[in-house]
Amino acid sequence: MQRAKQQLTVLRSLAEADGPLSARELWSRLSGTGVGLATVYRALQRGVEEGMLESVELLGGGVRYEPKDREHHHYFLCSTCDHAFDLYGCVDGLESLVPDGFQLTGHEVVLLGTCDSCGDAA
Amino acid sequence: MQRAKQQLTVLRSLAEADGPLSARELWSRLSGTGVGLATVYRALQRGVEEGMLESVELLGGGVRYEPKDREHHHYFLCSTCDHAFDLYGCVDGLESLVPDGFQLTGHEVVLLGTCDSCGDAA
DNA sequence: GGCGAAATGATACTCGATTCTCAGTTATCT
DNA sequence: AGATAACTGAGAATCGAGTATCATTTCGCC
Repeated sequence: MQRAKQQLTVLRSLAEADGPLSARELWSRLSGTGVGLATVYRALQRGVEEGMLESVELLGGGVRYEPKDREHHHYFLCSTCDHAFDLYGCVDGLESLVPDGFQLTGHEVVLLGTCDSCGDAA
Repeated sequence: MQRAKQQLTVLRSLAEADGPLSARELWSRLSGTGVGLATVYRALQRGVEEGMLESVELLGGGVRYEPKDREHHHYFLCSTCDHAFDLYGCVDGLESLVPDGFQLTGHEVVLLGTCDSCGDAA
């Protein structure tokens, strides 16, 4: 098995995903390649430092990562498989919810439910 | 100090809060009353079991709790003090974001920024 | 091929959140 | 008051996520 190219493997795997992945999730997708968990964490950390990755926090704790070149979007979180899917599009009317004196700097919208494959299986 | 009424103390404190509180946050508000952290956890757990409390997960991990009798609402999470504030009102157009084959069962909207008091202090 | 620097895998370790344990306390019922 | 069961506080134990360590391997360059 080759080494010293594992960071690329990690980044490539993330680029092919349909949503942000956690370190563990990514690691399990790489099982069989011999990549260690520590390497996954290191690659993610470096990716963020170098500006090519972005860390995302959704509900339920745990940080997920995705390529930074994606436009503004939100997520669909499957309550069965716990996978997060990218959703393109956004919503309006958020500003009206903000109380006086509060500074709004960002927002996160997470839709919850069952994804395609988990719904089929049920 | 009286005991055997600590669960009430916990529930009352939660009812007076302006947003969902984490176990720690709640505990620190009760410092001085002699309530132990384990008791806070127990009271929260019982509250959820008995249907009077609801657990809420926002960004950044950590579960928070609030009385279940509140109407549908969302949150403003202050990035400085990490406190979550209830926001009444909701947004539209969420359904249009859901991909085919996905079942939507709920949603969570979190506004990020700086709250009143943290903004003043800056 | 030989070398020093960077990368890697396995695993020990740290840290925070939550749960468990247990002895002492308080409530309830008589 | 007495017996018993529920409740409580303090701290130990557990659990998972993420980080640090270290010997080994690979890279880039000569």
